[in-house]
Amino acid sequence: MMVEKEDLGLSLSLSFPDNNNKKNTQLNLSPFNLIQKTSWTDSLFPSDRNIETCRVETRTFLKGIDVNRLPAMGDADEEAGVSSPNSTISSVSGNKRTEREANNCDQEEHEMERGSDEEDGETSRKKLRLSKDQSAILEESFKEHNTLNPKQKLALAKRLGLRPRQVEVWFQNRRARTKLKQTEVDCEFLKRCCENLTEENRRLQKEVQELRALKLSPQFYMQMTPPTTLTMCPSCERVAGPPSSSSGPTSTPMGQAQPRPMPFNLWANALHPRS
DNA sequence: CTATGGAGTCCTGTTACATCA
DNA sequence: CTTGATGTAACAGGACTCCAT
Repeated sequence: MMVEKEDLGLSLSLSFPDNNNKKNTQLNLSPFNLIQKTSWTDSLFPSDRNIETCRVETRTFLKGIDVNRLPAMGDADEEAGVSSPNSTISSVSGNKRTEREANNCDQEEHEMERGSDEEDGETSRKKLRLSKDQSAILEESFKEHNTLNPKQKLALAKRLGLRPRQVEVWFQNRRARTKLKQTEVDCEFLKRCCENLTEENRRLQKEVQELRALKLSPQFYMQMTPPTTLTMCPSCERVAGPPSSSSGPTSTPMGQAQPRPMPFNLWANALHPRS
């Protein structure tokens, strides 16, 4: 039961998603790779087009072969379990409910087969608790690829003795859990970034204050050492080396309007030694 | 070539149930 | 035994793409 929890395969990454997923592009707004878009689709089906082709193949395939038949199960609603709940009869949302209720009956049958002692044939949904083995296999499969094409779904469902719909739901929920976990990680990371920046800002503000104070006291001005954090030359953005001891405060663009030269010049000149 | 509807899948949010402290 | 918290299977609904017509 805790299998998923222990290994969500999370990692913080700054790389942008490959965005092979043609849908829900808004999910990629995060700077982080929220859900690992693994390469299985890429390797198996290099383009979306091919994925779709595969789906079509599967549809055709399904018409001929009743792959969803569970061992010793009633098959009144087999077709419904093959794919999305929207798939039967029509995609009008009103039908989803009907079909899912049918699926529930299906599941109850299944549960009884699995040794469940629930016997009420009511419409209330009964939750199937996946066995450890089933969870482990699903998890393993998820590690390889976090989405399934119809063939994979069917194969997995067959292997696990579940309905394809259940496998589909499991993967959906698993992706949601992964994303949630990743969001938490991202949130934590951004929080730390924010804290660091706040601290940095505080330090810089303090430094600015110090510099202003020094600007007003000429006796300290000449002996001033450059602030340790201001190591970037404001004009060329190069990192400054050790400050040169004596240079005329004349070349900085920032000093032009100042009644007094800017302290920047003390080390900025080290970057632009005039010949 | 374009418009349209069906089919399939995904994501997000919610609900309902199972389990455990 | 009851109860609240937690995990998760299942569901609802909207969005999107592809494809056939």
